[in-house]
Amino acid sequence: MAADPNFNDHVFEVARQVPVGRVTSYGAIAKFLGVGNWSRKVGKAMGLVAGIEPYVPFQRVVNSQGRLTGGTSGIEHRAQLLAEEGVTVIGDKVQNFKTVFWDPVKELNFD
DNA sequence: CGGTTGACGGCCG
DNA sequence: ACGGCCGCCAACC
Repeated sequence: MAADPNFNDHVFEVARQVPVGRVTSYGAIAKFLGVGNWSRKVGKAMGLVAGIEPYVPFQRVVNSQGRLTGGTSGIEHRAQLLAEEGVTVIGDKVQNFKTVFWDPVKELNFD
């Protein structure tokens, strides 16, 4: 399956469904979209979120370790945004990740 | 809990 | 077409 132009949009849409004070992982989103091994592509997609609308809470999307990735750029920014939402982040890692983790596959339902 | 290793798949030069 | 590079993940130590 090659690069689906709609894939990014799906990623963004799922990211928007993440409740405040919660986070999800690249793999969880990829899995939800039915492409569990495209997790990297999800990460790439998040890199394009800057400036698009509606706003995509990319700060709520981390890796499976609850770690904010993307080099060192913007991590502090994301950490602060999460902190304001009630998610404690120390350094580049989400504290109590297991509790704040939000899995779209299990918790996201369609109206 | 943190650091490392192996593997999968797509992407860029 | 080819080789090297990832904003990953799971398993291991």
